[in-house]
Amino acid sequence: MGTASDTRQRLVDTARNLIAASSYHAVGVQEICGQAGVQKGSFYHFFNSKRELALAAVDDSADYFSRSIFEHAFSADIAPLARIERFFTAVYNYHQQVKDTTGHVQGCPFGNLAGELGSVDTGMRDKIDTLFRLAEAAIQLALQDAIEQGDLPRMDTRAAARAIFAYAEGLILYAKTRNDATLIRDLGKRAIQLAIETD
Amino acid sequence: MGTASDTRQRLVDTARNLIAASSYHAVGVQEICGQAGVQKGSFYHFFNSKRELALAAVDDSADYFSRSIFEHAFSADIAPLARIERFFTAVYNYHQQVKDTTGHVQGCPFGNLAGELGSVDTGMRDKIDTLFRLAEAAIQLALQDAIEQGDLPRMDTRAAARAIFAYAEGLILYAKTRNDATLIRDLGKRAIQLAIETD
DNA sequence: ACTTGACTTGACCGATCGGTCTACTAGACT
DNA sequence: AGTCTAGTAGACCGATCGGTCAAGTCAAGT
Repeated sequence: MGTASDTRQRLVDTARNLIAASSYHAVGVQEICGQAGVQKGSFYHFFNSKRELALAAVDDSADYFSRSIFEHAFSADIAPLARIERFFTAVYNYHQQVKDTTGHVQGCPFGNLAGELGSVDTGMRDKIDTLFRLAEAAIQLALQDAIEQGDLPRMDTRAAARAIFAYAEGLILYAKTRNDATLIRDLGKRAIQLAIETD
Repeated sequence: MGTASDTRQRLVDTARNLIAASSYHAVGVQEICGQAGVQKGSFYHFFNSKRELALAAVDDSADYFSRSIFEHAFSADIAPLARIERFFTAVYNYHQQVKDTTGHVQGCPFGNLAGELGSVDTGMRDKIDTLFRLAEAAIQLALQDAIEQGDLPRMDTRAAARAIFAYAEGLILYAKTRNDATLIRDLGKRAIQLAIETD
Protein backbone atom coordinates (compact mmCIF):
# COMPACT_ATOMS: atom_id res chain seq x y z
CA MET A 1 0.00 0.00 0.00
CA GLY A 2 2.37 2.63 1.24
CA THR A 3 1.27 6.20 1.61
CA ALA A 4 -0.39 7.28 -1.56
CA SER A 5 -0.21 11.02 -1.02
CA ASP A 6 2.56 13.37 -0.02
CA THR A 7 0.23 15.46 2.14
CA ARG A 8 1.95 14.63 5.36
CA GLN A 9 5.35 15.51 4.00
CA ARG A 10 4.05 18.76 2.54
CA LEU A 11 2.76 19.71 5.97
CA VAL A 12 6.09 18.88 7.57
CA ASP A 13 8.06 20.83 4.99
CA THR A 14 5.79 23.85 5.22
CA ALA A 15 5.90 23.81 9.00
CA ARG A 16 9.67 23.59 8.90
CA ASN A 17 9.93 26.62 6.66
CA LEU A 18 7.34 28.77 8.37
CA ILE A 19 8.53 28.05 11.90
CA ALA A 20 12.14 28.66 10.91
CA ALA A 21 11.16 31.96 9.34
CA SER A 22 9.31 33.19 12.41
CA SER A 23 8.53 31.03 15.41
CA TYR A 24 6.32 28.26 16.70
CA HIS A 25 3.65 30.41 18.27
CA ALA A 26 3.62 32.93 15.45
CA VAL A 27 2.59 30.33 12.91
CA GLY A 28 -0.97 29.06 12.90
CA VAL A 29 -2.36 25.74 11.78
CA GLN A 30 -4.44 27.64 9.27
CA GLU A 31 -1.40 29.28 7.74
CA ILE A 32 0.45 26.00 7.51
CA CYS A 33 -2.53 24.33 5.88
CA GLY A 34 -3.01 27.20 3.46
CA GLN A 35 0.58 27.25 2.31
CA ALA A 36 0.72 23.48 2.05
CA GLY A 37 -2.55 23.32 0.14
CA VAL A 38 -4.12 21.04 2.71
CA GLN A 39 -7.46 21.23 4.49
CA LYS A 40 -7.88 21.34 8.22
CA GLY A 41 -9.43 17.90 8.27
CA SER A 42 -6.43 16.38 6.52
CA PHE A 43 -4.09 18.07 8.94
CA TYR A 44 -5.74 16.44 11.91
CA HIS A 45 -5.89 13.17 10.11
CA PHE A 46 -2.09 13.04 10.10
CA PHE A 47 -1.33 14.89 13.33
CA ASN A 48 -3.16 15.03 16.63
CA SER A 49 -2.07 18.58 17.33
CA LYS A 50 0.03 21.45 16.13
CA ARG A 51 2.66 20.48 18.66
CA GLU A 52 2.88 17.00 17.19
CA LEU A 53 3.53 18.47 13.76
CA ALA A 54 6.25 20.67 15.23
CA LEU A 55 7.92 17.66 16.78
CA ALA A 56 7.77 15.87 13.44
CA ALA A 57 9.19 18.95 11.75
CA VAL A 58 12.10 18.95 14.18
CA ASP A 59 12.80 15.31 13.39
CA ASP A 60 12.67 16.10 9.72
CA SER A 61 15.02 19.03 10.12
CA ALA A 62 17.36 16.85 12.11
CA ASP A 63 17.49 14.37 9.26
CA TYR A 64 18.19 17.16 6.84
CA PHE A 65 21.04 18.64 8.80
CA SER A 66 22.45 15.24 9.57
CA ARG A 67 22.67 14.49 5.87
CA SER A 68 23.60 17.89 4.52
CA ILE A 69 26.03 19.05 7.16
CA PHE A 70 27.10 16.37 9.58
CA GLU A 71 27.76 13.49 7.25
CA HIS A 72 29.64 15.87 5.03
CA ALA A 73 31.75 17.53 7.70
CA PHE A 74 32.43 14.63 10.01
CA SER A 75 33.31 11.99 7.47
CA ALA A 76 36.05 9.76 8.86
CA ASP A 77 38.31 10.17 5.83
CA ILE A 78 38.92 13.82 6.63
CA ALA A 79 41.67 14.91 8.98
CA PRO A 80 40.14 15.26 12.46
CA LEU A 81 40.72 18.97 12.97
CA ALA A 82 39.67 19.70 9.41
CA ARG A 83 36.30 18.17 10.26
CA ILE A 84 35.62 20.81 12.83
CA GLU A 85 36.68 23.53 10.42
CA ARG A 86 34.42 22.04 7.78
CA PHE A 87 31.56 21.95 10.23
CA PHE A 88 31.77 25.67 10.86
CA THR A 89 32.11 26.54 7.20
CA ALA A 90 29.18 24.26 6.37
CA VAL A 91 27.12 26.01 9.01
CA TYR A 92 28.20 29.33 7.57
CA ASN A 93 27.30 28.27 4.05
CA TYR A 94 23.87 27.20 5.13
CA HIS A 95 23.03 30.41 6.94
CA GLN A 96 24.49 32.56 4.20
CA GLN A 97 22.34 30.79 1.67
CA VAL A 98 19.25 31.25 3.81
CA LYS A 99 20.05 34.91 4.04
CA ASP A 100 20.52 35.20 0.30
CA THR A 101 17.13 33.60 -0.20
CA THR A 102 15.08 35.26 2.50
CA GLY A 103 17.02 38.37 3.43
CA HIS A 104 17.43 37.17 6.99
CA VAL A 105 19.82 35.01 8.92
CA GLN A 106 17.15 32.85 10.49
CA GLY A 107 19.33 31.22 13.09
CA CYS A 108 19.46 27.61 14.20
CA PRO A 109 15.99 26.07 13.91
CA PHE A 110 16.66 23.95 16.96
CA GLY A 111 18.23 26.71 19.00
CA ASN A 112 15.34 29.02 18.19
CA LEU A 113 12.79 26.46 19.28
CA ALA A 114 14.76 25.64 22.39
CA GLY A 115 14.75 29.32 23.28
CA GLU A 116 11.05 29.73 22.62
CA LEU A 117 9.69 26.51 24.12
CA GLY A 118 12.48 25.12 26.28
CA SER A 119 11.00 26.26 29.57
CA VAL A 120 7.44 25.35 28.64
CA ASP A 121 7.54 22.14 26.63
CA THR A 122 9.99 19.73 28.16
CA GLY A 123 9.26 17.14 25.51
CA MET A 124 10.46 19.52 22.84
CA ARG A 125 13.41 20.53 24.97
CA ASP A 126 14.45 16.93 25.48
CA LYS A 127 14.20 16.22 21.79
CA ILE A 128 16.47 19.13 20.97
CA ASP A 129 18.78 18.16 23.79
CA THR A 130 19.14 14.75 22.20
CA LEU A 131 19.99 16.28 18.85
CA PHE A 132 22.58 18.54 20.43
CA ARG A 133 24.17 15.55 22.10
CA LEU A 134 24.54 13.86 18.76
CA ALA A 135 26.33 16.88 17.38
CA GLU A 136 28.48 17.00 20.46
CA ALA A 137 29.39 13.35 20.02
CA ALA A 138 30.56 13.92 16.45
CA ILE A 139 32.77 16.75 17.59
CA GLN A 140 34.09 14.68 20.45
CA LEU A 141 35.02 11.87 18.10
CA ALA A 142 36.94 14.29 15.91
CA LEU A 143 38.82 15.54 18.95
CA GLN A 144 39.67 12.01 20.03
CA ASP A 145 40.98 11.20 16.59
CA ALA A 146 43.03 14.38 16.60
CA ILE A 147 44.61 13.38 19.90
CA GLU A 148 45.41 9.92 18.59
CA GLN A 149 47.10 11.42 15.58
CA GLY A 150 49.08 13.79 17.76
CA ASP A 151 47.37 16.93 16.49
CA LEU A 152 46.10 17.84 19.94
CA PRO A 153 47.31 17.19 23.48
CA ARG A 154 45.38 14.84 25.73
CA MET A 155 42.30 16.51 27.21
CA ASP A 156 38.73 16.14 28.41
CA THR A 157 37.24 15.70 24.97
CA ARG A 158 33.66 15.71 26.19
CA ALA A 159 33.93 19.11 27.81
CA ALA A 160 35.83 20.45 24.83
CA ALA A 161 33.19 19.15 22.42
CA ARG A 162 30.47 20.76 24.48
CA ALA A 163 32.28 24.05 24.47
CA ILE A 164 32.81 23.96 20.74
CA PHE A 165 29.20 23.12 20.00
CA ALA A 166 27.89 25.77 22.38
CA TYR A 167 30.18 28.23 20.64
CA ALA A 168 28.66 27.26 17.31
CA GLU A 169 25.17 27.88 18.63
CA GLY A 170 26.27 31.18 20.08
CA LEU A 171 27.79 32.28 16.80
CA ILE A 172 24.62 31.40 14.94
CA LEU A 173 22.48 33.41 17.34
CA TYR A 174 24.95 36.25 17.21
CA ALA A 175 24.85 36.16 13.42
CA LYS A 176 21.09 36.35 13.57
CA THR A 177 20.99 39.42 15.77
CA ARG A 178 23.52 41.09 13.44
CA ASN A 179 21.85 39.59 10.36
CA ASP A 180 25.36 38.82 9.21
CA ALA A 181 26.29 35.23 8.53
CA THR A 182 29.95 35.97 7.89
CA LEU A 183 30.49 36.18 11.63
CA ILE A 184 30.06 32.42 11.73
CA ARG A 185 32.77 31.94 9.13
CA ASP A 186 35.22 34.46 10.56
CA LEU A 187 34.86 33.75 14.24
CA GLY A 188 34.34 30.03 13.74
CA LYS A 189 38.06 29.67 13.12
CA ARG A 190 38.66 30.18 16.81
CA ALA A 191 36.55 27.21 17.83
CA ILE A 192 39.42 24.80 18.26
CA GLN A 193 40.99 27.12 20.82
CA LEU A 194 38.18 26.02 23.14
CA ALA A 195 39.74 22.57 23.27
CA ILE A 196 42.66 23.90 25.27
CA GLU A 197 42.37 23.15 28.96
CA THR A 198 42.31 26.01 31.43
CA ASP A 199 42.75 25.09 35.02
CA MET B 1 3.46 66.15 38.60
CA GLY B 2 5.49 63.07 37.96
CA THR B 3 3.86 59.75 37.51
CA ALA B 4 1.50 59.11 40.37
CA SER B 5 0.93 55.42 39.85
CA ASP B 6 3.24 52.49 39.32
CA THR B 7 0.94 50.90 36.78
CA ARG B 8 3.32 51.28 33.91
CA GLN B 9 6.17 49.74 35.83
CA ARG B 10 3.99 46.87 36.99
CA LEU B 11 3.15 46.13 33.39
CA VAL B 12 6.79 46.23 32.39
CA ASP B 13 7.86 43.98 35.25
CA THR B 14 5.11 41.49 34.59
CA ALA B 15 5.85 41.42 30.89
CA ARG B 16 9.52 40.87 31.63
CA ASN B 17 8.77 37.89 33.82
CA LEU B 18 6.12 36.29 31.67
CA ILE B 19 8.00 36.68 28.42
CA ALA B 20 11.20 35.38 29.98
CA ALA B 21 9.33 32.38 31.32
CA SER B 22 7.82 31.48 27.96
CA SER B 23 7.99 33.72 24.91
CA TYR B 24 6.64 36.84 23.30
CA HIS B 25 3.89 35.25 21.27
CA ALA B 26 2.89 32.84 23.98
CA VAL B 27 2.00 35.64 26.37
CA GLY B 28 -1.18 37.61 25.80
CA VAL B 29 -2.04 41.16 26.71
CA GLN B 30 -4.86 39.77 28.81
CA GLU B 31 -2.52 37.57 30.80
CA ILE B 32 -0.10 40.41 31.39
CA CYS B 33 -2.90 42.69 32.52
CA GLY B 34 -4.38 40.04 34.78
CA GLN B 35 -1.11 39.26 36.51
CA ALA B 36 -0.25 42.94 36.84
CA GLY B 37 -3.69 43.82 38.17
CA VAL B 38 -4.28 46.32 35.39
CA GLN B 39 -7.23 46.78 33.08
CA LYS B 40 -7.05 46.61 29.32
CA GLY B 41 -7.78 50.28 28.97
CA SER B 42 -4.93 51.26 31.25
CA PHE B 43 -2.59 49.07 29.30
CA TYR B 44 -3.34 50.93 26.10
CA HIS B 45 -3.09 54.21 27.88
CA PHE B 46 0.60 53.55 28.54
CA PHE B 47 1.47 51.53 25.47
CA ASN B 48 0.23 51.69 21.93
CA SER B 49 0.66 48.00 21.38
CA LYS B 50 1.87 44.78 22.89
CA ARG B 51 5.04 45.14 20.87
CA GLU B 52 5.73 48.53 22.39
CA LEU B 53 5.47 47.03 25.86
CA ALA B 54 7.88 44.30 24.85
CA LEU B 55 10.37 46.88 23.65
CA ALA B 56 10.03 48.73 26.94
CA ALA B 57 10.48 45.47 28.79
CA VAL B 58 13.71 44.82 26.91
CA ASP B 59 14.99 48.26 27.85
CA ASP B 60 14.09 47.58 31.44
CA SER B 61 15.83 44.21 31.40
CA ALA B 62 18.86 45.85 29.85
CA ASP B 63 19.00 48.31 32.74
CA TYR B 64 18.70 45.48 35.18
CA PHE B 65 21.49 43.42 33.71
CA SER B 66 23.65 46.44 33.25
CA ARG B 67 23.42 47.19 36.95
CA SER B 68 23.39 43.70 38.39
CA ILE B 69 25.94 42.02 36.15
CA PHE B 70 27.92 44.39 34.01
CA GLU B 71 28.75 47.11 36.46
CA HIS B 72 29.70 44.44 38.92
CA ALA B 73 31.84 42.34 36.62
CA PHE B 74 33.49 45.00 34.50
CA SER B 75 34.44 47.45 37.19
CA ALA B 76 37.77 49.06 36.32
CA ASP B 77 39.34 48.24 39.67
CA ILE B 78 39.34 44.54 38.94
CA ALA B 79 42.16 42.85 37.06
CA PRO B 80 41.19 42.76 33.37
CA LEU B 81 41.08 39.02 32.89
CA ALA B 82 39.34 38.58 36.21
CA ARG B 83 36.54 40.74 34.85
CA ILE B 84 35.76 38.24 32.14
CA GLU B 85 35.85 35.41 34.65
CA ARG B 86 33.52 37.35 36.89
CA PHE B 87 31.20 37.99 34.01
CA PHE B 88 30.76 34.29 33.36
CA THR B 89 30.29 33.45 37.01
CA ALA B 90 27.78 36.27 37.38
CA VAL B 91 25.88 34.94 34.39
CA TYR B 92 26.01 31.49 35.94
CA ASN B 93 24.77 32.78 39.28
CA TYR B 94 21.86 34.50 37.67
CA HIS B 95 20.69 31.51 35.68
CA GLN B 96 21.21 29.15 38.59
CA GLN B 97 19.08 31.37 40.77
CA VAL B 98 16.35 31.51 38.13
CA LYS B 99 16.41 27.76 37.97
CA ASP B 100 16.19 27.43 41.72
CA THR B 101 13.17 29.71 41.67
CA THR B 102 11.29 28.46 38.65
CA GLY B 103 12.67 25.01 37.99
CA HIS B 104 13.92 26.03 34.58
CA VAL B 105 17.00 27.63 33.11
CA GLN B 106 15.12 30.26 31.16
CA GLY B 107 17.99 31.37 28.99
CA CYS B 108 19.04 34.84 27.97
CA PRO B 109 15.95 37.07 27.70
CA PHE B 110 17.57 38.95 24.84
CA GLY B 111 18.83 35.90 23.07
CA ASN B 112 15.45 34.24 23.34
CA LEU B 113 13.68 37.24 21.88
CA ALA B 114 16.27 37.58 19.16
CA GLY B 115 15.67 33.98 18.22
CA GLU B 116 11.91 34.34 18.24
CA LEU B 117 11.51 37.73 16.59
CA GLY B 118 14.83 38.50 14.96
CA SER B 119 13.74 37.62 11.44
CA VAL B 120 10.33 39.26 11.76
CA ASP B 121 10.74 42.42 13.82
CA THR B 122 13.85 44.24 12.75
CA GLY B 123 13.24 46.98 15.30
CA MET B 124 13.46 44.46 18.07
CA ARG B 125 16.44 42.82 16.47
CA ASP B 126 18.28 46.13 16.19
CA LYS B 127 17.56 46.94 19.80
CA ILE B 128 19.01 43.63 20.95
CA ASP B 129 21.92 44.08 18.57
CA THR B 130 22.70 47.37 20.25
CA LEU B 131 22.64 45.75 23.68
CA PHE B 132 24.93 43.00 22.51
CA ARG B 133 27.36 45.56 21.17
CA LEU B 134 27.50 47.21 24.57
CA ALA B 135 28.37 43.91 26.18
CA GLU B 136 30.94 43.30 23.50
CA ALA B 137 32.49 46.70 24.15
CA ALA B 138 32.90 45.97 27.86
CA ILE B 139 34.64 42.72 27.06
CA GLN B 140 36.84 44.43 24.49
CA LEU B 141 37.90 47.02 27.02
CA ALA B 142 38.89 44.31 29.44
CA LEU B 143 40.96 42.64 26.74
CA GLN B 144 42.69 45.91 25.88
CA ASP B 145 43.54 46.50 29.52
CA ALA B 146 44.86 42.97 29.78
CA ILE B 147 47.13 43.58 26.83
CA GLU B 148 48.40 46.82 28.30
CA GLN B 149 49.19 45.05 31.52
CA GLY B 150 51.00 42.30 29.67
CA ASP B 151 48.49 39.60 30.58
CA LEU B 152 47.68 38.92 26.96
CA PRO B 153 49.58 39.22 23.68
CA ARG B 154 48.58 41.87 21.19
CA MET B 155 45.51 40.85 19.18
CA ASP B 156 42.35 41.90 17.39
CA THR B 157 40.42 42.71 20.54
CA ARG B 158 37.17 43.40 18.75
CA ALA B 159 37.01 40.00 17.12
CA ALA B 160 38.06 38.35 20.37
CA ALA B 161 35.38 40.19 22.33
CA ARG B 162 32.75 39.14 19.81
CA ALA B 163 33.85 35.54 20.05
CA ILE B 164 33.74 35.59 23.83
CA PHE B 165 30.31 37.15 23.97
CA ALA B 166 28.91 34.80 21.35
CA TYR B 167 30.33 31.95 23.41
CA ALA B 168 28.50 33.26 26.46
CA GLU B 169 25.22 33.34 24.55
CA GLY B 170 25.87 29.86 23.26
CA LEU B 171 26.56 28.53 26.72
CA ILE B 172 23.36 30.07 28.04
CA LEU B 173 21.29 28.50 25.28
CA TYR B 174 23.08 25.22 25.78
CA ALA B 175 22.37 25.40 29.50
CA LYS B 176 18.72 25.98 28.72
CA THR B 177 18.38 22.95 26.48
CA ARG B 178 20.08 20.85 29.16
CA ASN B 179 18.25 22.70 31.94
CA ASP B 180 21.61 22.76 33.69
CA ALA B 181 23.14 26.11 34.57
CA THR B 182 26.41 24.63 35.80
CA LEU B 183 27.50 24.26 32.20
CA ILE B 184 27.87 28.02 32.11
CA ARG B 185 30.15 28.00 35.12
CA ASP B 186 32.24 25.01 34.08
CA LEU B 187 32.66 25.72 30.40
CA GLY B 188 32.83 29.46 30.88
CA LYS B 189 36.38 29.07 32.11
CA ARG B 190 37.48 28.38 28.57
CA ALA B 191 36.21 31.70 27.26
CA ILE B 192 39.53 33.46 27.36
CA GLN B 193 41.01 30.84 25.05
CA LEU B 194 38.93 32.44 22.32
CA ALA B 195 41.15 35.49 22.52
CA ILE B 196 44.03 33.55 21.04
CA GLU B 197 44.52 34.30 17.38
CA THR B 198 44.27 31.50 14.85
CA ASP B 199 45.55 32.24 11.41
C1' DA C 1 -15.45 76.69 42.13
C1' DC C 2 -13.93 75.13 37.83
C1' DT C 3 -11.10 73.21 34.31
C1' DT C 4 -7.77 70.22 32.72
C1' DG C 5 -5.66 66.03 31.75
C1' DA C 6 -3.58 61.88 33.45
C1' DC C 7 -5.33 57.65 34.66
C1' DT C 8 -8.88 53.83 35.28
C1' DT C 9 -12.76 50.91 34.11
C1' DG C 10 -14.82 47.26 31.58
C1' DA C 11 -17.76 46.33 27.80
C1' DC C 12 -17.05 45.52 23.19
C1' DC C 13 -14.91 44.55 18.35
C1' DG C 14 -13.63 41.55 14.33
C1' DA C 15 -10.21 38.23 13.53
C1' DT C 16 -7.90 34.32 14.47
C1' DC C 17 -6.59 30.66 17.47
C1' DG C 18 -6.27 25.26 17.93
C1' DG C 19 -9.29 21.70 17.36
C1' DT C 20 -13.77 18.81 16.17
C1' DC C 21 -17.09 16.70 13.36
C1' DT C 22 -19.72 14.76 9.62
C1' DA C 23 -19.91 13.76 4.94
C1' DC C 24 -17.64 12.42 0.98
C1' DT C 25 -14.15 10.34 -2.44
C1' DA C 26 -11.32 6.94 -4.29
C1' DG C 27 -8.50 3.05 -4.55
C1' DA C 28 -7.40 -1.72 -2.76
C1' DC C 29 -9.09 -6.44 -1.08
C1' DT C 30 -12.46 -10.01 -0.87
C1' DA D 1 -20.36 -6.10 -6.90
C1' DG D 2 -19.50 -5.00 -2.33
C1' DT D 3 -16.74 -3.65 1.57
C1' DC D 4 -13.37 -1.27 3.87
C1' DT D 5 -10.30 2.25 4.94
C1' DA D 6 -6.99 5.99 4.21
C1' DG D 7 -7.49 10.33 2.97
C1' DT D 8 -10.03 14.76 1.73
C1' DA D 9 -13.25 18.46 2.32
C1' DG D 10 -14.91 22.32 4.77
C1' DA D 11 -18.38 23.98 7.97
C1' DC D 12 -18.27 24.69 12.63
C1' DC D 13 -16.87 25.28 17.79
C1' DG D 14 -15.71 27.99 22.03
C1' DA D 15 -11.85 30.55 23.47
C1' DT D 16 -8.68 33.87 22.99
C1' DC D 17 -6.20 37.12 20.31
C1' DG D 18 -4.68 42.33 20.00
C1' DG D 19 -6.97 46.46 20.12
C1' DT D 20 -10.86 50.22 20.63
C1' DC D 21 -13.92 53.11 22.96
C1' DA D 22 -17.07 55.83 25.81
C1' DA D 23 -17.68 56.87 30.39
C1' DG D 24 -15.93 57.82 34.40
C1' DT D 25 -12.50 59.03 38.72
C1' DC D 26 -9.44 62.03 40.87
C1' DA D 27 -5.75 65.12 41.94
C1' DA D 28 -3.31 69.26 40.64
C1' DG D 29 -3.48 74.18 38.59
C1' DT D 30 -5.95 78.38 38.18
